[in-house]
Parts: sequence; structure tokens; C-alpha cells
Amino acid sequence: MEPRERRERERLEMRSKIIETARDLMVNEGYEAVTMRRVAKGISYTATTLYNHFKDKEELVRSIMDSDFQTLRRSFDTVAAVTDPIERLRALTDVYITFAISHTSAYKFMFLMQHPPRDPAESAIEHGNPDEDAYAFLLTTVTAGIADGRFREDFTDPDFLAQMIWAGVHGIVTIHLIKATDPWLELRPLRETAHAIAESILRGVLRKPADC
Amino acid sequence: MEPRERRERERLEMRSKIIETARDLMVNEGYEAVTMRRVAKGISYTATTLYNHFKDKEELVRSIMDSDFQTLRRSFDTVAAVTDPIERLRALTDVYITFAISHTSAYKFMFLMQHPPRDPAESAIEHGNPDEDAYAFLLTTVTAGIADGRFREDFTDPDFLAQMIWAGVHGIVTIHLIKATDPWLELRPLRETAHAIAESILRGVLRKPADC
DNA sequence: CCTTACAGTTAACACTGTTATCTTAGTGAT
DNA sequence: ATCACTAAGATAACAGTGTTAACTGTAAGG
Repeated sequence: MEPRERRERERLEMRSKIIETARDLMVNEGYEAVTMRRVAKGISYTATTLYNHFKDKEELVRSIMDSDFQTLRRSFDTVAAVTDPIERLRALTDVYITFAISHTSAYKFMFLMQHPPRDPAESAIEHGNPDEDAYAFLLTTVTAGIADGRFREDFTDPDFLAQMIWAGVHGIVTIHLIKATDPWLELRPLRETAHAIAESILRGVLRKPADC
Repeated sequence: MEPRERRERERLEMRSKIIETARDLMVNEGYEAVTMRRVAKGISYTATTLYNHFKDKEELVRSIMDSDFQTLRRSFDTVAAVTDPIERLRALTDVYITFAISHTSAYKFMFLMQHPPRDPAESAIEHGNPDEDAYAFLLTTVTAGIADGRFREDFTDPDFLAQMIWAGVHGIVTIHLIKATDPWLELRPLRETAHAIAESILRGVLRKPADC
């Protein structure tokens, strides 16, 4: 092995070790625990070393997010087998909730915090490819449903429908993530409510509701 | 006027001047601009002075939030006149969106950031009173709809229904607040999507949909 | 073998929230 | 009117944050 490529490999290993450590910190102690000095200490280096591998904290943090979006998409794999588009939508909301529940820190990070816009070119995810891009996956599912004539005739825009459905379950998820312990609300069980929301929206946009 | 009560009054004035300054800062330059030193400078005092009026930053920040929740509830006043509960729900989602659009910083602050649970006893808002508590207002509207027999028979829990509807419009609002400039998504117009979501959910939960 | 590139460190800067210590002014009581 | 006390406000400091400049040493490439 040539030193040239060994250096390259070591650099990559270092990079992913930093990302791993940062994510662990975020998962176990929350986002505010992710400081450059603590991440560095986690891999027995100094904070300044991180700047040899990442332009700034934002770039490090964006790398975490990128891999979390991959994880989200990969969690969709289990429903890719469902052929009926509407059934797949139902299954999708289910795994989406599961992801949110089991990756609460990541979820807040990806969808509740403001980040500078991510340039798709700088991501490992191919934007718009349903095999890599989670939103694109949802989009193709909706598109299939439209092609099958399953939605009412006034719903022809896949993005519009996708955003409607996503917003419904995303909304209840964020309420639970943020207001879980808030004494002002008596939250109903997340899965149940999410299911009812998805089902109601579907009943609202589908051409032939099951019961009417 | 006795010195005793003048002191009291001055203290209250100081308190609200601090809150005002902090909110201005948050609205104009975002939450991260709200630092104790900058708030203090805004009223020509030192940072330590703020600690004579607020236990810590969290208490200051919670006071802002409290008054923002009052503002939200007050924005509901315009729809209180609508007698039909379902029509009032529709109007409610409309003013809710308007509030979110015109108070983006406050909205993020109230619903997207995690705060330690607020003890209702320490708030100026009477918890559960629909005249003061925005969620309670939504709840009574839904309750009226249930009493009128407008919802399908499987929806009898006001909280459940309220959370469904709220989650729908809250979801699309947060997506727009957080992902507005994200190149990964092509967001459809907020008002339109929100309207479609609310309408679909209603069509899903109402006993007699308009068209079927 | 020598130069160069570069990973990593130390020290520092400008910030953050927060506290201890001090001054100063005004209140309440004698 | 004088005295003690309360409390507002300021100064200085501490521990922490992201980030940069300057330095060290080691390993790669010619």
C-alpha cells in the first residue's frame, strides 16, 4: 500500500471517527453537549485538530445530519416491498414514527433546527434518487398512487400530496418531541394519533374512501 | 403615592422593559442574538442587573414565551364570533397560520425549542380557560363540534381530535419555517397546503363530508 | 538527504451565562 | 434627623463556547 492512499484512508477514518463521537455525544447527552472540545476529548485529541478535518462546527454537524438522512431512508427499505402505493404510504408513516421515536436527537436535529441550506452537491445522497433520498422515496410512492388513479381528481401534484401527508405525521411527532412533558397538554398516544391523522388525510384525499 | 408601591411599580416597569427589549432582539436578529449582555445594553444597564429581576436567562425567556402565548390566544378573538364549530375550526387554522407567518421567531421559540416544563401556576395565563389559553380555546371548539354530533362516532375525545387538527397545520408550518430555503424540497405555498390538510382531516373526521 | 507539507499542540481572542463582592442610594423606624 | 437596612446596580471574575495564529514535530516526495 502506498503512503499516498494510506494517508487518504487515515484521513477518512479520522473524519468518521469524529462524526461517530459527535453523534454519540448528541444521542446520549443532547445537542448542546456537542462541543468541539468534548468531541475532541472523546477521541483524545485537541479541539483545534478537528479544524484540520472540518471547516467549522457547522460542517461537522452537517455531516452527522447527512448520515442521519441516509439512516432515515434506509429505514424505509422494509416497506419498499409493499406494492400497493396507498398501503405503502400507511407503512411509511409507521416506520417514520419508529425512526422518530428511536432517533429523537437526530430527528430534532434534522427537522427542528435551522441549518444553513445544504448544497446537494456536497452530500453523499443523490438528490431526487428514491433509493437514497427519503423525500424522493415518498414522492415516488405518491406518484404511483396518482398514476393508479387512487387520489381524487383535484389532487394531481405529487409534491403537494407528499407535503400534506408528511406534514400531518411530522406535526404530531414534533409536538410529542417538544411538548412531551408539558403540563399544559395531555398528549394522546403518539402512534395512535399519528395513525388517525394519516388515515384521516388519506380518507380526505383518496378517490374512494373505504367507508362513506 | 407611597414609596412602597412606587418601588413595586418601577420594578414591574423594569421587568417589562427587559422583556420588551429581549423580544425585539429575538424578532429582529433571531434567538441567538438574545444574550444577557445585549439585552442589558439595550436598556443601558449591565448584564448582572438583569439577575435582580430574573432568576436566570431561562426565566426571562419564559416570560417572553408567556406573553407570546397570550398574543396567540388574542389572535383567536376574531374567530370567536363564528358560531358554527366546524366553520370556527376552519377560521382557526387560518388565523393560526397568520400568527405563525407574522411571528416566526416567536413561533419557533414556542413550539420548536425545548424548554423546561412551565408550571401553569407561574404563568399569567389561566390554564384551561378558553379565554386565555389558546389550546383550551381549540378544545372547546372541538367539544362543541362533538356535542353537535358533527364528528364521526369513533371520534369522541376532544383532546384527540384537537391534537389531530393542530398537528396537521403545525406540521406544515414548521416545515416551512425550518426548510423554507432548503434546496432539497420544492415547498408548495404554505396557506394552500395548510388549507388542504385541514380540509382533508376534517373530511376524514366529520360525520357527513360535503361531497362523497 | 533535504525540503516541504501537514497533523497536532499551545495560547489566545471574543464571546456566552452566571456569581461574589462591593458601592451607593433610598426606605423605614426610632 | 439619624441610624440601620434593603436592594439596585456595577466591577471583576470563572468556566465554558467557537475559532484562529503561531509553533512543533514527523513523515512523505524528490
